[in-house]
Amino acid sequence: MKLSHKLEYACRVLAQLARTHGQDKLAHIDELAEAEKIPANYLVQILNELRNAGLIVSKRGKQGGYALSRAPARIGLSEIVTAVDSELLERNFEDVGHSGKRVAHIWCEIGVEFEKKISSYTLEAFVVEDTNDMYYI
Amino acid sequence: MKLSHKLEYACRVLAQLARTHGQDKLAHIDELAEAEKIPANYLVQILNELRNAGLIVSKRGKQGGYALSRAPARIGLSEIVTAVDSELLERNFEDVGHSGKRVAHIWCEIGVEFEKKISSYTLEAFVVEDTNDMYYI
DNA sequence: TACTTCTTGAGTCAAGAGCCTAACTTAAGC
DNA sequence: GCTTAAGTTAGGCTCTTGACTCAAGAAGTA
Repeated sequence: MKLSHKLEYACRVLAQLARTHGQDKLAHIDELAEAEKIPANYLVQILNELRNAGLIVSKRGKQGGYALSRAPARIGLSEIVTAVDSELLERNFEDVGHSGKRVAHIWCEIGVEFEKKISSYTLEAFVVEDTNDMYYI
Repeated sequence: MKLSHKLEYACRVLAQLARTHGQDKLAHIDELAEAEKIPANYLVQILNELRNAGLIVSKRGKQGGYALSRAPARIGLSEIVTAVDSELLERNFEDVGHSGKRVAHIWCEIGVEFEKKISSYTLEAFVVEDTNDMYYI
C-alpha cells in the first residue's frame, strides 16, 4: 500500500493546519511548505484541490493565507483522499474472462474493507501535540 | 484500491489453473489467454514471474504447459501479489516534515490492516465451480 | 498606487505499465 | 536424428501519468 506523494503531502499539510485551528491566524504557503518539507510550487496545487473540496478556506492579499474550514474531528480521512487522490478509493475490477467475476468479487471485498478502515479516521488522528501541550497554565 | 492489470491477470489465470488442478493435464498459454481474455504476449511474462515465485510449474516441448505447483488452498493471495506486484504490499511513508511521523504511523496502521485482509484469502477463494459440479455421480 | 499573497493554466521530464517481436531452447514422436 | 509444438528470454516500443516547475493574473491591504 503505497501512497502518492500528493496524498501524503495533503495529509501533512492538513495536520499542520489542524495544529493552529481555532486561532484566528492564517498560514502562508511558504510556512506550510517549510514546516512540512513540501515543494512550494507543488503545494499550491494541492491546497487548491483541498479548497475546491471544501476542506480548507483561503484569503488573498496581505494577511492572506489558509485555514481549515472546520474542526479536525469533522474532516474525515476519506474526504482528504477523495479530494486529492480519489483513485485510491475507486474500484475498477473488470468482469471479463472465465474467472473475471469471481476475482472481481474477492477484490471488491478487500476494497470495501480498505475503505472502511480509512473512513474510521479523521484529521484529528493526524494532529501532533506539542510536547508539554498540557502543561501550560 | 485499483489493481494493476498484471495482478488482475495473474489472479484470473491462476484461478483458471486451479480449476483443473488434480488432473494431470497441462494448460497451454493460448488456452489460458483465450479463457481469461488476456493478451497472450503479456501473459507469457506473468506466467514467468509466477513460475519464478514457485507458484506454478511448467514443462517445455510438445505436451508442455503450465500447472499449479500445489493445491489452491495452499497458495496464499499475498504470495500472488508478492510475485507479480509486490509494490502493493510495500509501505513507503516518509517521516519528514513536522507531521511526517504521525502521518506515516496512521497510514502504516491502515497498510497493516490491508495486508491482513489480503492474507486471509487463498487461491481457493477464486475458484469458480462449474454449475452442477456436485451433481455428478 | 504599491505590495503581497493567493489563483490559474500551461509546460516539462522521467519512469513505468502494457504490449509486441524475434530469436532461442527443450521435448515428443515419427 | 529430424521436425514440430510447445515454453524461455531479451529487448524495444508507445502512451500515460505522477511530480514538479513557471509565469502571468487577480484580489486584498496599506
